[in-house]
Amino acid sequence: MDRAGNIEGIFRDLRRVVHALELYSKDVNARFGLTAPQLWALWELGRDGPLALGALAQALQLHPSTMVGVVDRLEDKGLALREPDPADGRRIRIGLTLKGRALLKQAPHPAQGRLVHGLQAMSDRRVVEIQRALGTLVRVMEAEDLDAQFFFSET
Amino acid sequence: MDRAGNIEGIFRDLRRVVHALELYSKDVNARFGLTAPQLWALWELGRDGPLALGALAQALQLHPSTMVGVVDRLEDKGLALREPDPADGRRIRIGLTLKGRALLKQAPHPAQGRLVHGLQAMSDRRVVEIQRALGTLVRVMEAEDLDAQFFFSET
DNA sequence: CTCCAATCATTTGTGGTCAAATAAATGTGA
DNA sequence: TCACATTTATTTGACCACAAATGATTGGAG
Repeated sequence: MDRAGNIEGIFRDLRRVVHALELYSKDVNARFGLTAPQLWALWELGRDGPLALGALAQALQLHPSTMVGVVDRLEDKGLALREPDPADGRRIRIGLTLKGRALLKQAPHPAQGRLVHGLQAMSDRRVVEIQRALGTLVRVMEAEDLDAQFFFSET
Repeated sequence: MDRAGNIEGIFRDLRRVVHALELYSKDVNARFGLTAPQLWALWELGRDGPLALGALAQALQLHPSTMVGVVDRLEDKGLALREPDPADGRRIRIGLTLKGRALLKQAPHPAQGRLVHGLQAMSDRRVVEIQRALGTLVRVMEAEDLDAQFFFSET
C-alpha cells in the first residue's frame, strides 16, 4: 500500500465517518425529537446557565447565524427561551424552560449513544490511538497556513 | 486522562474535523466556483463517462434526492448535461460538457487542500496510524448503522 | 396481453451550515 | 455632548443532506 493510496483512503474514510455522523444525528432526532445540534445546545445551556447567542455559538463551534435557527427550533418546541439581557440591550439570554430541563434529564448525553458503545468496547490502547490520530488530523486541518494548492499526484 | 475523557475528546475532534471539511468546501468554492460535492461529481463523471443519477449518487455515497440539486447546479454552470437514456426511459445519462472537461483539467483533485499538504509532510508511520484509526472508527460507526437499520426494520 | 410491482428521477418539506448585509445598541474618542 | 466604530442578533441567499411522496417507465407474473 503506497503513500498516495493511504491518503486517498484517509479521505474516503473521513467522508464515511461524516456520513455516519449525519445518520446518527437523524437517528437521535427520530428517537428523541432533537437533532444533534439541538441536543448539544440544550446540554450546553443546562450546564452554563443562560447564555448569549454568540456565546452558545462559540461553545458549539457554529456560526452565529447558524445558531439563530437552532435556538428558534428549541424555542418552537418550548424547550428554551430568549430573554432580553437587562445589562446589555444588544444581547439576549437564552435559558432552558422547565420542559427543557425535564427533557434534558431523560435525553442522552450529546456524546453518547450506540456509537459510544463501540468505543467503550475497545481496548484502552485502541481508544488512545484513535484520539491521537484525530488530534493530529484536527491540528493539520485547522492549521492557518494556506498555499500549497497544486502538488497532488494522482494515479 | 481517563477513558470518558478520551471518548469525549474523540467526539469533539470529530466535530472539528467535520467543521474543517465544510470550511474547506467553502474555500474550494471561493477559489474555483465549485463546492466539494460538485467538484467530486465532476471528477467522477470525468472518470466513468456518462452516468445515471442513481449511479452517480452511489459513487458519492449521497441520497439520490441530494444528487438532483448538485447536478442541477452543474448544469446551470454549463459543466454537465442531462440526456435521456435511449435504452431506458426512466434513466438519464449525465455527461460532461466541453466546458466541464476543460475545467476538470485545471481544477484540483477533490482530495486536495490543507489536509493533503499536512499528510504529505508527515512520516509514513504517522499516516498509517491515522489511516488505521479512521478505519477502526468507520467499522464501528457503520456497524452501528447496520444495527440501527436492522432494529428499525422489524415491523 | 394485461395488470401490477419494482425502479428511477424528481418534488416537497425539514433541518443544518456559512457568508454577507442589516439594524439596534453600546462604547469611545474628539 | 456627539459622531463613529464596534458588537450583537437577525435576515437573506446559496448550498448540502435526508426522508417521504409523486409520476413515469419498465419488466415480469398470470
